[in-house]
Amino acid sequence: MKGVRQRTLQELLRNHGQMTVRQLAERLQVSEATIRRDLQELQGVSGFERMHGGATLSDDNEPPVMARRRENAAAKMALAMRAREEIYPGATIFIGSGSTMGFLAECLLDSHELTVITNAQNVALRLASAPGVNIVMTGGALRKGEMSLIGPITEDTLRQVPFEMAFMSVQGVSASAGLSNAFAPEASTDRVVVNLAPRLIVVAEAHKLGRVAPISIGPVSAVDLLVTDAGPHHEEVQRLAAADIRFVHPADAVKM
Amino acid sequence: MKGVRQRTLQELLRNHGQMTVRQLAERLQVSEATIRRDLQELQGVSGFERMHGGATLSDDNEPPVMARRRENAAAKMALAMRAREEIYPGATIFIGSGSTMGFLAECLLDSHELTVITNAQNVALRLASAPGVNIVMTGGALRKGEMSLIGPITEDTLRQVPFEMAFMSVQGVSASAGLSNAFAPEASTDRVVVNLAPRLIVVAEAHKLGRVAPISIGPVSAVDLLVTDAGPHHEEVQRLAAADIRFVHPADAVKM
DNA sequence: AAGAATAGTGCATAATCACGCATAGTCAAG
DNA sequence: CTTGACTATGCGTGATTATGCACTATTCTT
Repeated sequence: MKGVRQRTLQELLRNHGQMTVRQLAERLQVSEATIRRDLQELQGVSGFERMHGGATLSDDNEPPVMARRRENAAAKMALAMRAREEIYPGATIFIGSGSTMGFLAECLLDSHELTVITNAQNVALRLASAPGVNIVMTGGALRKGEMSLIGPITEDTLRQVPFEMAFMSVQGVSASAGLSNAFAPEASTDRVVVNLAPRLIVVAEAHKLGRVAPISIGPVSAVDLLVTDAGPHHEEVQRLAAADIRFVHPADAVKM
Repeated sequence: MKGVRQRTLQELLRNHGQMTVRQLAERLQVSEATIRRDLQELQGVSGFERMHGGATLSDDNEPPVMARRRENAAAKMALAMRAREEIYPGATIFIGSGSTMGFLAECLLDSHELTVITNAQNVALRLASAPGVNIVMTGGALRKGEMSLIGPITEDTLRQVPFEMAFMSVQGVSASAGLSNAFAPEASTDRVVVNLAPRLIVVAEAHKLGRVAPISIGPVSAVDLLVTDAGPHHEEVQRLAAADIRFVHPADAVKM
């Protein structure tokens, strides 16, 4: 059956990363010609690339944000699960861009009566299969690497849609320099979020504490909650003591 | 006992995940023709997908718009390629939602200096890997099945971002009833596009000509170009003769 | 540059499908 | 109970689809 075979083919490719036409034909018990036709039909659908001899997962056009998904996945998931605890049923929340926010979306798949406003494609896509979650996307220019929407349109939308709390991750959190990011247009949008959020929850892995990126997006005093996996003896954590800081312990990460 | 049989059929499918028409006919002691009729009646209501040879559980996590991508793929691609010819370098265009528009996005991957504004996730995602294409998404509420953004926010964004031409596909095109769609909130957004577009290009497969869906989204006079694969002798094409109509010939489809 | 491997394409075949028509139930009104 | 309309089902036929095979074109290797 064609459809089933094609789905299996995609799965095989995702698992093996790369397979020859011969291998696929053998594995799926059809002729090589059929495999070639399948590959032609599927090209462009699911991120693999055709090449002489077979097909391989295409990672060249994979947005960096998706690639970063794999780095430190356990730690990011632990942070996301800790962040999720701040969300109550019926809430309207903003979720920003970045791979950690993608994990947060993952955590929310079985939420009920939740409204999520986001400027991140990866977040929206993930939550699209969550029946209990309403999704509102901001408009804006697509920043391809991050799969996020930024710019004046994004900011206008944000001002139109009130939310109760905002989750975001940033490049740098420093007691002295505040929150910072690397890319100016995105930082502008982030600044709007920081200003609008009644409650701002920043998620940052330990290595981001103390770091300062080029563009400031707000003071640390704007942060209502900092979710981090840095231990209590981390020196920047101590400097940030003025803010209401909590952390997930490595033990929590292991549980995940 | 049609009802009983159809319920049993659904259960069989859920248990086996995938069955051929022959198997079902054997198991339920009816002719294959009956099974096919049953499957046709049940399609859409219960989460399976029809395919040549039988039926299989549909990936319930996959949005319908992605599933429809597989139906009639060649014809849709032919339409998309014909539509693409209307686009010139440097243009700013709107692309609506639907699987055919996804194919149009596919055609635009190697465009240069093109700005695309869209309310469709599948379009944005596809074009995200096109280096020469600027993408602006409208904001709005995510309609999950279509992966499209709709509602007042979408419409506000559209009014803010001028574009030179708009591509959209609709459920029905009728000389007497005009353009129509099935889902009211989406239709409202479509109406705004129809009104704002300096040049409106509607892409419609032959079976949509003459059809009338529940909600009207504009008169046929709003259409500047209708791209369709219906032959010149199709009776609705003749009725639509007042508009500036062109078609792709089957020959074009073969070339693809 | 030559040989080998791989790809694409046309064609034949078999499976499958859609559609019309005939038959057999089913139901309701008389 | 009978009649007539309607529905469900099966069967046959022409059309469509999927697939393998053979052959030619293309690409890789050395």
